[in-house]
Amino acid sequence: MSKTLVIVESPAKARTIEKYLGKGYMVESSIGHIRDLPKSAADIPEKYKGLAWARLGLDIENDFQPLYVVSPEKRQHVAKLRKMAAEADEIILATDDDREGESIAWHLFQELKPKVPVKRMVFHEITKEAIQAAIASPRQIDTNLVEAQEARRALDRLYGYEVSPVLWKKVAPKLSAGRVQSVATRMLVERERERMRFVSAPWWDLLVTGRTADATTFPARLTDIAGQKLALGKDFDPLTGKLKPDAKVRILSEAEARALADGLTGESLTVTSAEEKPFTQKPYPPFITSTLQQEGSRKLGFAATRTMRAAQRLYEGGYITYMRTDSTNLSVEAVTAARTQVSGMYGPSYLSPQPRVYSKKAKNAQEAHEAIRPAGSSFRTPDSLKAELGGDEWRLYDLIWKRTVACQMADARGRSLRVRLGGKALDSSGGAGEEVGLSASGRTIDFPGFLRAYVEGSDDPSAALGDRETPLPPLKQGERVTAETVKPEGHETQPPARYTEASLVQSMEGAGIGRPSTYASILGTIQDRGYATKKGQALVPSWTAFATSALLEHHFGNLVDYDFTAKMEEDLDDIAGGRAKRVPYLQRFYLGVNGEGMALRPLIDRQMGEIDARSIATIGVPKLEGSGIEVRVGRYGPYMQRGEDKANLPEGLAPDELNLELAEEIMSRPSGDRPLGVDEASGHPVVARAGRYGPYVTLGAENPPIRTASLFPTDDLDTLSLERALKLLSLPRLVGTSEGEEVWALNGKYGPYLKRANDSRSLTTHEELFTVTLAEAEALFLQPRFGKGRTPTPPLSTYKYEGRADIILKSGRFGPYLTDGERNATLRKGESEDNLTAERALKILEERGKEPKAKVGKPKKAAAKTGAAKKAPAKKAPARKAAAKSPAIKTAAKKAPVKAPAKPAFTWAQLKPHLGVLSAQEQQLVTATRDQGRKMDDVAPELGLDVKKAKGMALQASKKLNQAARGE
DNA sequence: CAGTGAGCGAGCTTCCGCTTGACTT
Repeated sequence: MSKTLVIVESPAKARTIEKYLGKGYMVESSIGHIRDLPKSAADIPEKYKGLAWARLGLDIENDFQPLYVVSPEKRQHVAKLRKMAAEADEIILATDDDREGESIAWHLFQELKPKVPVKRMVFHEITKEAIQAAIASPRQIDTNLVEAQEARRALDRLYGYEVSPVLWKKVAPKLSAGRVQSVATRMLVERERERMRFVSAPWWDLLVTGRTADATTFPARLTDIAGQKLALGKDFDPLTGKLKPDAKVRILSEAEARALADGLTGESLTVTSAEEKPFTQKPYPPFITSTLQQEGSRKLGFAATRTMRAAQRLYEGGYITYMRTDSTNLSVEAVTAARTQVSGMYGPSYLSPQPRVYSKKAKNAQEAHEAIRPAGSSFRTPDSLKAELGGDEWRLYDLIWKRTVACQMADARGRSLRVRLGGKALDSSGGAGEEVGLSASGRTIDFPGFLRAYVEGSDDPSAALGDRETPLPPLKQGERVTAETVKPEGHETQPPARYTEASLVQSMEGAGIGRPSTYASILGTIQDRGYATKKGQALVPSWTAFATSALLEHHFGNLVDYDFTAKMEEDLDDIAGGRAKRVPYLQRFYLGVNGEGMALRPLIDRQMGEIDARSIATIGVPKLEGSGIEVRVGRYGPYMQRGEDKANLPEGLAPDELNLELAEEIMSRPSGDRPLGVDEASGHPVVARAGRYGPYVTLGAENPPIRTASLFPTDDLDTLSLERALKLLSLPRLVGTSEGEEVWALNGKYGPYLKRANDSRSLTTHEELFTVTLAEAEALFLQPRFGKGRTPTPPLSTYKYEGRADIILKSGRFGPYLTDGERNATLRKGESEDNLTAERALKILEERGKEPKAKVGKPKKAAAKTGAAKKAPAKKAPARKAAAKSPAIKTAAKKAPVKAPAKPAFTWAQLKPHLGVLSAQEQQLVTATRDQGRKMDDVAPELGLDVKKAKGMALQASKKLNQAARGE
């Protein structure tokens, strides 16, 4: 019997359609994309390693030829598919009917290299009819569509992998930029900027309780005084808190409001107009991914990932249709099922007369699937599933069921009533005062229709239905009522609300950026990179997000334009339609053609010189303007600076919460210093502080202090006494004079040491700083520099050659490396001493060997210090690649705050016995992270530490531990 | 983000879209 292999994208889908296809068909899934551009160096095949373009995975000079690799986690699965393909007589590629689906089909074709006929088939609904129809009308792979996908993929790679490094150099390492995330981040930042500029304004109005002749009461609100409209929130300028210039309105002060309220209480009002209008309301369209996430958030309080996780389980269990979709379309099967259920459960009068069709496309929708709905040709009611579904899943299913059913229900019908009233308030002397106008509105629902099943944003439709009604007595024009009570109410204008996950997804969808499958992960990326944190439901952008966004807006404005993706989609449509080609499109984007197009690469090259990292790191805060206080993001987090004064911004402070008053207060805070007392000898204060390089003490109130001293590893910042502090501050100690030079004992970066002229020797313990005698010191200086058994880095292996210098394998800070004295090369994964031969060592060194960095070109202080001690390189580094790369490496190397110990790393078991050398806090930190394996982000707050500080402290601690373990 | 001497070589970070396990506690 002949066998046909059908490949779809999702395993759950494979299971379902296998049932519909029956014998003769094997159905398997690709589990999404099977190949992609290499993500990092580890993914690059040996053959391409070292090529300049391999990092991008796109051979720029060769028509942007992509380098595709099977992702490591997919290798096994692809092997399985290949095996199945070999056993089949025919293959049908039934991936989704959109750009990505077409591409997956093409990649499958490329990778499986089938020797049997291959067809392409598509279906948009997983129903028996749809699948059989699809089988009956196969087609071929649409290569134009595949080209469009490749263009999309290449553009995203070029954008992400070329712009991110700009951020590493100019803002902070490990940041990222991308077509979607950078625009989403910009949205957050712009909203926060509005909030930061926002100036609130107070305004008052009156809430009147009217009473009719038959004693029914209703609420009404003051709208105008003496024929002039009363100012409302919308009449104020959010930037100044003052009335907008064109607003011809009257502002009521609190005093006026109170006086007016007194004058109006008990007075008679006349109904000047009463208007009743019927209204109808249509049900909302069925769920798509974005609206499901929004309602999951609003009604269930789920984060986007939680909604998607529950939806995934429902889908896999066969309870709902596919959950990553941008189409509101329902299959005939679904419409029938919904209508049957409406008639049965609510009665025929609740059914919409005609089946409703929702076809409005979301921007850039690809519509490869149905809307999200209960699965099958008859929906299972939520009640019937209570026993078999988990909590989250059931609640989400209930939501999906209601929304789907509601969309085939009748419109809600009702009447809205708008009433205007007029009257006169008495003035303070009891005479006739100003004329006032009021208005009241009501809403009555005559027939709830779909609202019976589903009210948007509410968890309980029947309760919410009540909220939607605001009854008003049937008032007639000319009727007189009494202002029974009059209450002055004060209001303040409110800044625009922050985005939530749900509203950001909504805005992203509106701008056409991101796809149903990526909304949740983009939210994750923005938070993982530190661009935003969640505060309740709100997404609060970080100061880093401000710096990043400012850089992109000022220097790469077109890339973060809200229309960038929309324009890209148009171009991709042209490619898909055969009206344009991928290569010229990418050339315009990346290289520029005749001065046209984005020309990203030349733009980056230009901007790298233009962008001033310091000014990018400085964030404009409108409310601090003129104060001299600047906010900056530094390597250790955000801080404020005014002249020499600096202060960290507290973690968790939202940008819009920083005002002048708070800024001044933070600047004047003692920043957690602990005064220990006064040095009686000098009269100067002694303060214990926690610094970047660990705990230390200072003498003197000046900035900088008269003297500073690090605590010893055995000292604890919290219990340090004044006496001990003074002892520490007594360092460095003059030990004596030897060979005509002074011998000093100092506590340095690498621990305690002795210094005589230009020579130095390490001491074994810190306490020796106080006890070492001149004789002991002289004995030490007689020994060679690094003491016995501490010869620097003995060679692990030596490889000998004829006619060339030996190559030796050494163990270094970054692991084993090869060197011949001229060039060095670090070993990579899979290369080790065991499998190295002389031949291979030579090859590695020739391919990757680099001349050690010269310190000459180094900027500023480092160069001055080392002076001419290091030999200058004869020539500039050779390859163009190396030249382009070196500035980055230099910056990174210069910035690396901590030098790791040279010796091979100890295991935790070896380090643990030395915990005693750490302070109590360091011990807690290290034990929690290394012993209990907990995350720094969780542990730091518990210890009352800033995460970044804690990381610094952990590094310091680990240095001390290693030092102790080595017996130093 | 204080201030201090040595040895001693980087390589990686990053994008957007498709899709699920595989691990452990």
